[in-house]
Amino acid sequence: MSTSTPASPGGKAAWAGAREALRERGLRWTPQRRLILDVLAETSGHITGAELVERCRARDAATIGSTVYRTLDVLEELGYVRHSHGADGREEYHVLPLAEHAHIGCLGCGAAWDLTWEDARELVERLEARNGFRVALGHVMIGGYCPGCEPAER
Amino acid sequence: MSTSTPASPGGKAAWAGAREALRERGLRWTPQRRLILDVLAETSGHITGAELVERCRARDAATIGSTVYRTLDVLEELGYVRHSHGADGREEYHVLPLAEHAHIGCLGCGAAWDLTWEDARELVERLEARNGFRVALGHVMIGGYCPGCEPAER
DNA sequence: GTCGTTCTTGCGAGGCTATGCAATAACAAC
DNA sequence: GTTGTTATTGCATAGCCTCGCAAGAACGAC
Repeated sequence: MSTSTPASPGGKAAWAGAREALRERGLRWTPQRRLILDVLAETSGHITGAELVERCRARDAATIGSTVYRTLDVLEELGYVRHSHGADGREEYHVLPLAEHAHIGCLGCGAAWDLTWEDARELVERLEARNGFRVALGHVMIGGYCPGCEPAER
Repeated sequence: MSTSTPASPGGKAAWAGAREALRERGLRWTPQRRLILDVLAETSGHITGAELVERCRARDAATIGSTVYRTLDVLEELGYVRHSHGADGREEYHVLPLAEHAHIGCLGCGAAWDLTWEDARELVERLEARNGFRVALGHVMIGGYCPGCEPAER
């Protein structure tokens, strides 16, 4: 069933410990959570809450939206996903967050990519020094226009 | 770090031309738009869509939400407001945008303040130089924690 | 003032996300 | 296997925002 796509060093294996991670915290392993984890294990990069709900429903039509969102909250606490908001304000979850990063999104075409701590360092340090504000890079969103896109006429 | 922007030098006068601005574009001056403009004229800094709806309803209980949101879209096209998304993903409108600025929001207490072009210059220039990406400062959101707040336990 | 054009509104419906609550299922202990 | 505890689920509901559509209002022309 699994294709030969080792991709990240973690891969599906990284999810194997999820059940234990839940147990250790006195949380439970349920069929619903299993399904959600399965779907996430096959996802790399970003996924919105709505997308996840949809994919889960494709496998089990009885999937309940609120359960998915609540599970996502739990997984975030366990560090399996991290959420932020896209340029359109929608929830966006990062699967297997290897390195926390900010998001850059084109307001024209919707293209998105990442920004690392290194890229943002000057600004992050400035805010920390000036205001004592600790930036959470995963919650940084930078909107703008990529080379091919023009700002909307005004 | 103030939570809102002080009253602008423009004040109500800046809104006086709104009716003409609409006319010039073949758009119409309606009682609903007048109400919304009135409320906005008394607002400085930020306001969320929901807040605006609420304030309009306080003056005219018959206010319809979708009308407010649509008017906001029109006003944005005319340059009277500018929208972005708060740390929680909610819509947020900037009234009388004098200087475009980015938003910094505390994920703990919700406090928010502004970041100017000057503050972000290094990063903006880097993105422009490296990727040809033109940052829209009004669509930049920086989440993190202010001195009094701690990241959620994990 | 009347008329016609077309922009707006009101309204209903729907999508995404969050939350409260009672019923249920997981798990540990026996 | 049974039981008790309590985390979870399912469901209903609600809030915010968007969209389609038909009825209505604003504006310009006469």
